[in-house]
Amino acid sequence: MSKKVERLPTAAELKILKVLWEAGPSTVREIHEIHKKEKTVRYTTVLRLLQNMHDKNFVRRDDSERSHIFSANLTEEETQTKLLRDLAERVFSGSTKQLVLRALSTSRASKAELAEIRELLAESTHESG
Amino acid sequence: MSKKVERLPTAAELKILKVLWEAGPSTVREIHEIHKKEKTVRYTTVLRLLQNMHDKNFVRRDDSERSHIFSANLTEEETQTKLLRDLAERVFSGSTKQLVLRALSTSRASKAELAEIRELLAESTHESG
DNA sequence: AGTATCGTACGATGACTGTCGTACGTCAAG
DNA sequence: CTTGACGTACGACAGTCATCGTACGATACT
Repeated sequence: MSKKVERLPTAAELKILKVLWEAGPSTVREIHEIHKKEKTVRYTTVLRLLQNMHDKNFVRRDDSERSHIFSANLTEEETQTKLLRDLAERVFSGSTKQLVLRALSTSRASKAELAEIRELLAESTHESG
Repeated sequence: MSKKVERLPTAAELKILKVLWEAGPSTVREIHEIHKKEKTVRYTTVLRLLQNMHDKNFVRRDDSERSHIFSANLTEEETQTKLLRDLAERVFSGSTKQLVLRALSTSRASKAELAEIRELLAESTHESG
């Protein structure tokens, strides 16, 4: 019973993961320094979040030195995908298509952005056979 | 200070809302009957969720009869949009475009689905000035 | 009228989140 | 060696969620 359900990072955890994705393996102090610019929390709060994420296997830790080095155990893409699937499941009856349609219909995306999306879509249409 | 933060429906609340969106205004008993097919919970749990959602203004209630009639105060589209924006904010730095690209790049959407998306995208491109 | 059924209100509980503060060990500088 | 700065562990706590059970009023059946 080590992993019952597939857990997803919480809001606060995501903010920490973001730092790790950008900065790469870091000490708690380093993470805290960067994180502080976005939101003010105590050092031990960041530490706690990292400990929790370690329990959940979201981060790895290298404790060979006194100041442990934490690194993300999930890629950003992977995490985005998981969270998208979760949302699709919960709110779009599992349909990614519906999710995309809704996102497009309400997005204030620029023409350039839409073009970019259309382009990727064209490729995707040809590739996936 | 009635509404501090914009609240979003939780997972359990969404399941109830889904029933309301499909079935329209209903009594707790009716909602419970339908909801039961998906997940087994006690009648009072459904009632509790509806009471909480009423406090949060997610549902309206007509208590003119003994059995109160609940109805959704948010449309499904509205809710989908809000949750998408929330996810975009939390995980895609606010970029709906990035969200869509990610969703497309990992979706196992069929050709027909992709075509449909592309179509809507073409319209959208022309419409939005 | 008396009782069983249906309905709502609401307290209690356990899990999880996010946040701190304190305890306590280590390491370097005086 | 002593002490102060730094590091991790961890208990505490308040808020939210999801779930029940119990209390109690209203309705309907006999």
